[in-house]
Amino acid sequence: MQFKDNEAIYLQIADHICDLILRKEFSKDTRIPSVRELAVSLVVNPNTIVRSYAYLEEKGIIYNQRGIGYFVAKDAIDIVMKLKMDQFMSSELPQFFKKMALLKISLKDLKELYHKTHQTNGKEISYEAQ
Amino acid sequence: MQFKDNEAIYLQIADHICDLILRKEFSKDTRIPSVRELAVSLVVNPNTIVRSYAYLEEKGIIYNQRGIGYFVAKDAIDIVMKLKMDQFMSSELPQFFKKMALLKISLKDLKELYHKTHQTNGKEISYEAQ
Amino acid sequence: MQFKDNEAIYLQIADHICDLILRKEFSKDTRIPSVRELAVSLVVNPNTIVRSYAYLEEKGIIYNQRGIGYFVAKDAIDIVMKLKMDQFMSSELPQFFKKMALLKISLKDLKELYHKTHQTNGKEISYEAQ
Amino acid sequence: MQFKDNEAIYLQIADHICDLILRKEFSKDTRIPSVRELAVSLVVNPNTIVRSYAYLEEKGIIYNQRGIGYFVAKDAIDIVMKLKMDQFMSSELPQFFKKMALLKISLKDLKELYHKTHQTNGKEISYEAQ
DNA sequence: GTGGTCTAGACCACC
DNA sequence: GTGGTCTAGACCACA
Repeated sequence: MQFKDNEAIYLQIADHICDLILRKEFSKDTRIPSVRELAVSLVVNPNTIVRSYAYLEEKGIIYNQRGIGYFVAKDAIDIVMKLKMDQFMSSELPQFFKKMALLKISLKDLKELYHKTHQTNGKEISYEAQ
Repeated sequence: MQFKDNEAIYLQIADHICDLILRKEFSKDTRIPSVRELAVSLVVNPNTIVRSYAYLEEKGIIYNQRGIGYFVAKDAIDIVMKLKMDQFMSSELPQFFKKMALLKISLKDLKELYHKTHQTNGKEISYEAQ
Repeated sequence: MQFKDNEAIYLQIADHICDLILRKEFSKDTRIPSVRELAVSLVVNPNTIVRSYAYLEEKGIIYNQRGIGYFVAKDAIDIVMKLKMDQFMSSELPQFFKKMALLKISLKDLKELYHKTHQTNGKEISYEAQ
Repeated sequence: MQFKDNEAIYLQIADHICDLILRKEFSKDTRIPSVRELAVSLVVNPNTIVRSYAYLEEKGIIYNQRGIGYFVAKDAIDIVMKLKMDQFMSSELPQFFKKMALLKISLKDLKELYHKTHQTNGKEISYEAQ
C-alpha cells in the first residue's frame, strides 16, 4: 500500500479498512488482522496500527475482544456510511462547489469530466458494481 | 481573519492573498502590505508572514524590490489559476468522484445538490459574476 | 564546518549536503542526519536545519518519511547536477567570460592558469577521478 | 539600467561606473553625474547613489570636491584593474575551476563554449576591441 | 522604512 | 524518537 504524505498514515489505514468493510470484504463480526500482522504486511510501525484501530473502535466501527483480536461491529457499514456522508455534505461538497466557482468550472464541464473519468478509468470505480 | 486549525497559518495567508489577486483586489504591480504591517493586522508573528511571502515569491506570484516591498507579479493570476487548476484536476476531482462512488451519489443527485446550493447561498459565489 | 559570512547558513548547509550526494557519501534512500542531530553537530539552531531541509525537499533532492526522517531521493544526483549546470550556463559562465574580456585575459592565458592550478593543487579536484 | 536582485544595487551601480571608466567613457578628472542626477536617471533612491560614490571614493577611484561634485581619480583605471584582477585571481578563478571540476567540464569543453559565446554574442564583448 | 536571517524555546501530530 | 509550525526578539544590509 502506498501512502500519501499529506494525510496521517494511521488515518489512511483506518480509511482503507472502512473501504474494505463497505466493499464487504470484511463482514460483520469478522476478525480483522492483528496489529502485528497488519504492521508487517503494510511495513509500518505497529504503534501506527494501534492508533488506526483505536480510532475505528472509538467510532464504534470495530470492537475488541481481549486476548483475541478486533472484530467488525455489526452496524459497521451504517456507521461508516453515516460518517462519510456527514463529512461529505457538511464540508467536502461545499468546498468542492466553491472551488468549481473559483475555477469557473460549470456543471456541464463537470459532467464531461465525470464521463471522461468513468470511461478511461473503470478500475477505480469497479467496486460500485459489486 | 479566522484561521483553521488543520492547515498551517502561513499557507492560509498565502492562499488568502491568492484569492485577493484572483478577485482583482490586488492588481499586478500593486504593492502588497509590508511584512510588519500584515503581521500586526492579522495578529501573527512577522516570521509567519515572511514565510507566506517567501512561498508566494517562490511560486512567482509576487516579487520583491529590496528595501521597498513585495509586489504582485504581472502574470500572478495565470500562475494562481494554473496552480489551483493542476491541484484540482490531479487530486481533488478524482478524490471527489471516488467519494461520490463510495456514497453512491449519482451525477443526477449531484446536479440537484448543486442547484440547491446555488439558490440558497448566492453570496458565496457572488464574485463569479464580477 | 566553517560558514562564510556572505551567504545564508541554511543555503551553505544545503549546498554542502548536495556536495556529499554528488561525492556519493550519501547514496539514494540513505537517511540523512535528523534535524536535531545536525543542529547539534554543526552548532546551529534546529530551525536553520529545518530551512535547509525544506529547501532541499522543495527541489526534490530529499524526501521525508513522517516520524522517521529525511532520505536522499533516488534521482537526487541528477537534480543536483541539473540545478548546478543550469546556474553555471545561464549565469556563472557568461559572467566569467565577461570578466575575462574586461581583464583582457585570453583563452591561452586561461589555459595556462588552469594547468598551473591543477599541478599545485591536486587535492581539490581529487574526487574528479573517483 | 536593469538590476540583478542577487547583488546590492549600490554595488551594481559602482561596478557600472568602473566599467565606464575602463571603457574611457569617463576619463580622469572628469566630473561624474551628481548624486541627484544619477538617482533620477537610474530611478533609484538618492541614498543608494550616495553609497555607491562613498564606496568608490573609499577605494580611491573617485574623489570629491566639496560643493562641486565627484571626479574620476587620475589613476582610477589602474586601481579598478588591480581590484578586479586581485578578486579574480584570488577568488573567482579558483571557484570557477572548482565548479568546472564538479560539473565535469573539461578545458576543451570550455574552449568550445568560449568560441560559441563569442560568435553569437559579439555585442557583449564589443568594448574589448575599443 | 524594507525584507532576510538566525537564535531560543515552545507545542503539536505522528511513527 | 521524528519533523512542522509558531512566537518572540534580535541583528543585519539595503533603499
